[in-house]
Amino acid sequence: MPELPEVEVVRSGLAPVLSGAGIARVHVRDPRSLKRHLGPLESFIDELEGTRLDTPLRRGKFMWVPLAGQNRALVCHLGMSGQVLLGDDTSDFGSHLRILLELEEPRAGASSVGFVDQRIFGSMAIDDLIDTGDAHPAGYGSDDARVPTSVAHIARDPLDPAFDRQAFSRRLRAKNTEIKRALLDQTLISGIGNIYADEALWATKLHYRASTASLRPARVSELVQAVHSVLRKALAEGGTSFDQQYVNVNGVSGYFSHSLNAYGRAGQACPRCQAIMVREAWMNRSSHRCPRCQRTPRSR
DNA sequence: AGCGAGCCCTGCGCGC
DNA sequence: TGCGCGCAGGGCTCGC
Repeated sequence: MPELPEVEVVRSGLAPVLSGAGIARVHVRDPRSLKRHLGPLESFIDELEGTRLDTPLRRGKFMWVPLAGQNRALVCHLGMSGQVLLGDDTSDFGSHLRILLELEEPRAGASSVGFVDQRIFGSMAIDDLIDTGDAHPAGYGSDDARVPTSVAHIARDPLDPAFDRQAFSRRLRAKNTEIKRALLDQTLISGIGNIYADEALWATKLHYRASTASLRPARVSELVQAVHSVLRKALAEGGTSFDQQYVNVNGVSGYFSHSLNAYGRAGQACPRCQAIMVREAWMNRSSHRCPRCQRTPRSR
């Protein structure tokens, strides 16, 4: 479940279960899901077993759970197809279960937490926590001001109260690149992926190849506002799901796919001007836009 | 610094 | 019915 709203749906679902929970047993069914864990597989298991967890936090698409009383955290990225599900025994998690955490006692009706990931682009890891240095909470979920070293390079996301719109605008306009590339650059602004980039660009009537350097500050403000708005709305609707691949911790899909204006709408009428929308190959991915509202930039 | 390509993977739906 | 292909919401690294 990749982008910010979907990850936040997972984080907020896990919070009441994991905050204060003890980990009894850990089963790594596929070590490929630990590819970002530095150190042997055994250390992942040994550090977690018998440990108590604090409240989970999220920055952009990264989520982490501090280990109580330590400067270490369980870090989780869902990649393209990762899910974190609640259940009891392994049969509740299906064939793509990669890592199983058994809790010391059931919480919110669940005795286990499963990391499920079809494509294995996601991962879990244990990592050091370091101070952000800016005195703000490191992410969304608690006041903890420590961030995992592997997440420190990720920019704050637009829903973070400490997100600095002015600084973002400055950095964006100082870049000489295409706007969608910048929106997807997690070190510049985090949490945005292909869907919400296309949605925010549609809302702002910007072509994905528009040059960042040519954007006036007012346009950047509009874009940031659009990003913020689309992320909030998607979160309020439980995220975007096209199938059972993207669900909350209880396996339930969100509804935001019904509210998409651009993503996945090639061949359909633009909700604003009725022109037929197009899908174009770009950066080994695809971009969706309205050819009338989002005109091709003159020079590239 | 920016950018394209390639890699990490599995599984689905489509056209032939 | 079977096969190959393109496609999928992410992120990282490499070489130019």
